Amino acid sequence: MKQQIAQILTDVVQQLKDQGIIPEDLTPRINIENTRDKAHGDFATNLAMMLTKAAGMPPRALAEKIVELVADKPAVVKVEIAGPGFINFFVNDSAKFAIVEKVITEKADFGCCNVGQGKSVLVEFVSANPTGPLHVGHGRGAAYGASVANLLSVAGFKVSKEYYVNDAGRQMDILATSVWLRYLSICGEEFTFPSNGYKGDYIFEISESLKAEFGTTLKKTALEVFAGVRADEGQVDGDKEKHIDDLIVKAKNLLGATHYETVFQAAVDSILSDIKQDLSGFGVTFDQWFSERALMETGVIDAALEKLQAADKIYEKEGALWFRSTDYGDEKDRVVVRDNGLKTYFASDIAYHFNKLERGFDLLIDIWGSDHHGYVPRVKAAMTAMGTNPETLEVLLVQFAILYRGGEKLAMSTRSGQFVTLRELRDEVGVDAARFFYVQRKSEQHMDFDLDLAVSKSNENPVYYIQYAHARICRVLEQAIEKGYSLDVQAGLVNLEVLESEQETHIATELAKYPEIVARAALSYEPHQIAYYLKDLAHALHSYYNASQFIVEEDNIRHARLTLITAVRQVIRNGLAVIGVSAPESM
RNA sequence: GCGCCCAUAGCUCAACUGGAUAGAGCAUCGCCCUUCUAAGGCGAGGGUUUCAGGUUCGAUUCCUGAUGGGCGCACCA
Repeated sequence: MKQQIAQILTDVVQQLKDQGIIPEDLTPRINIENTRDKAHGDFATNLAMMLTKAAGMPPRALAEKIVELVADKPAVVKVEIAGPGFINFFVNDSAKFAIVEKVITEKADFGCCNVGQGKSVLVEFVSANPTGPLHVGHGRGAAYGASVANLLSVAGFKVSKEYYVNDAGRQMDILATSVWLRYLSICGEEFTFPSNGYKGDYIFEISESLKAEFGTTLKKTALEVFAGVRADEGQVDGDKEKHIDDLIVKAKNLLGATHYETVFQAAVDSILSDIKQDLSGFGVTFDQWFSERALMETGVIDAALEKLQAADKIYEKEGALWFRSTDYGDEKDRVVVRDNGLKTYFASDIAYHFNKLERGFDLLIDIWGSDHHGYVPRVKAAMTAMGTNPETLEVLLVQFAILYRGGEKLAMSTRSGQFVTLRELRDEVGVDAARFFYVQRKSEQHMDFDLDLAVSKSNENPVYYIQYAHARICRVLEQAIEKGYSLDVQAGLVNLEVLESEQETHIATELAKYPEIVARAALSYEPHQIAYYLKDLAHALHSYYNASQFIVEEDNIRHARLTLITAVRQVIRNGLAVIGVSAPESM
């Protein structure tokens, strides 16, 4: 319907050009909005106001001119000018209800569109370091990323979802060393655990299984481990960073390469498989788990650096290699190879994005925590230097969820082992409520997550409101059958003209909005729009439910009403699927 | 100190990307179950959109500045 009006207006614009009222080279954007107030008709355009300058006419006068030129269309019953120069379109009911047939025919495909034009896109998200279980902060990125991926897929993109596994680097050494030290204490050694080590209970579990599998073959005495190690924080001249670095060296030397690798791999495998299970329990899956170690081993980093070198964007200073990111607007140049010969994290990130490009994606989406925002310019700089349009990379930032419990803000730190895990959240709140809660907010919006509220008042969570609407419809349809009626959507579709109540036309209008909401939400990466839409649709349904009886004697009315709510059920299902929430048949 | 993000009803958040009288939920106060699930519906109250300027037919939205909050400013990952 909206497209029809757009077509009418496009024709009008052409006529205005032909009549010399507006310049030939002007191509105004035809803007048609769904009216908020039904006194304003069904659709409205601000075209007259937008062209007022180009035409040199006051908006209302121009609006009158436009209305004269609007071709007669059976679907449009009335066109009028209102307010400062809006043109309001009133659509007849049978045109409004046409959407029902579309929903019924297209089923799960209703709402799909092709704004993505089949372009391939890689969505990388979560990518938490495998140094511990996921916490609720990661949950937001997971819920958001998964929904964005669904949205893009529905909007006609070819989507691939990826998790980048940072299984290399110092943090991983700290992890492996932490595991080993806990293993030593299980073996009976006594010492003070480093303040910079990982202290969570999950470390013990990994150590326990090491002990179970390898007995004491990995054991060394605390005396030899701590001999010559620089003091920890809290001791005289202590430094927690130096302390842990020395312990890492000791672990590698005392264990030898093979045994160290055993501990390291046990730690990574255990944590990563835990993360995978956790995410899958949260309804979040990936097509690839991309290992940073694999990246290093296959020489991609060197290839990427060579590419930058060839573009003359690398130089040497003070023994290190620098990337000229300031050429592309970054604040300062960035080191890619340190003076000790080690490549920086940034170097592997350049390589990772280089690799993504090599895989031939049309669009790369990275979803990061907002604390990494300062990192965006340098990665984009690297993309540009490698000869890619920086807009090929879209970085979406997700703000942290600030957790409250008992009115207290919860401090979270992976290192200290004090955090609310995603798993706890799932257990307490449930997957549906948690997913909905996360995705309900715009991603860049700061978000308060009150655990007490989410748990104690879980029945008032809006997700249940929507699911309830779905379950209600299912129940009504069951009842109809129990009463001996048939569910005949064809009979319903031919009788749609009997629908005339305010609630019924309102529902038809809401249904018609869904495809454009999907398209807009996808292009702006905003799944929260789906959540809000579903709340509106559910409200329309509940309101209808209270106002009308669906299972009535008259066949044509009954068929029409049951068909209408069947369409609502379909759209609720489609929308909930996008945001990863289930659509229960009963509650 | 510099940079990015945010600020909307008592609370948590929307606002079709510059449009008409800024909307929902929670909380508060009325009403509606002999009817397909009351996890529901109908209605009321609640706002100088943090503040001060600017751009224009028109600003919550864009620009400048101020205030308050979050985050970032490594040869760490």
